[in-house]
Amino acid sequence: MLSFATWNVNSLRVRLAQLGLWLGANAIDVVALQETKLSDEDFPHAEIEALGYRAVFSGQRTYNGVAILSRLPLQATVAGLPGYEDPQRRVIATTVGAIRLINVYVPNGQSVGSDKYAYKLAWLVQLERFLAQQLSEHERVLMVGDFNIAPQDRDVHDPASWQGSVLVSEAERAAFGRLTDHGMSDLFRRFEQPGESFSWWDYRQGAYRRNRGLRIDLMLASPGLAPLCRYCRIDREPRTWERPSDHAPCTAGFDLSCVGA
DNA sequence: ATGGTGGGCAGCCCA
Repeated sequence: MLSFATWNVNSLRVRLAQLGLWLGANAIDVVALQETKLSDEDFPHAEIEALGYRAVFSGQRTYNGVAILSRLPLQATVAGLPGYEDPQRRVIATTVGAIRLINVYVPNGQSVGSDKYAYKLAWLVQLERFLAQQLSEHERVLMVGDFNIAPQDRDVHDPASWQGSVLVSEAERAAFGRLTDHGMSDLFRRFEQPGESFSWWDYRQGAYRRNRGLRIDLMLASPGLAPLCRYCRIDREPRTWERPSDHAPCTAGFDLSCVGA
């Protein structure tokens, strides 16, 4: 079984110790991180190596930043969306054995109708283009990350109050639908899950304690990979720790014995 | 109640 995870750590520097604890306790082979908020010069190579992982990353100071940590060798790493100039570091893709992994930090969008919302929708068009290209080259594609979109109302603690808001708006869900139209399967929904399962809770007003969250951290697999998935779950435990990220990690395991990996 | 909390970097920006 090969285990993958995705986690928006909201500052890798602040969350490094928690990440180490969590990786060690959960036997994670590959983890995709978002919001590392570190320039590449400041990436904590030594600390990550000491945890037993190698890393590829595309970072910037203060905002955004993505990384992939792996116990296995990585090949053919690409940062960004080819053909789309974007100073914001939000995508890194690499090959781990038999799987093409795409790690994304989708723009938040701020509010419906804002400039950032327009950027989010334009960015998602470019992501779809990249996904289509990757699917044409790779049979087993795993796209994970912070999508900043709750796919369905059951991924929202109070759909009525969120109706039409950023993270759930029709245009965002339509853009997400154009990803799943390529056959990408939301792995979490392939399995029986507890009700009210979310992956992000605002820091404010005791949102976590009241489970007022959204499920926006997702793991999507191509038709050649999804049937090999044996579990997918959200681990809330790190969200209960002192000084947590506002996101919980999500993990999935794959049985790749049939592809000789 | 257009607030509230947290991260980063220097009085705000972003989530």
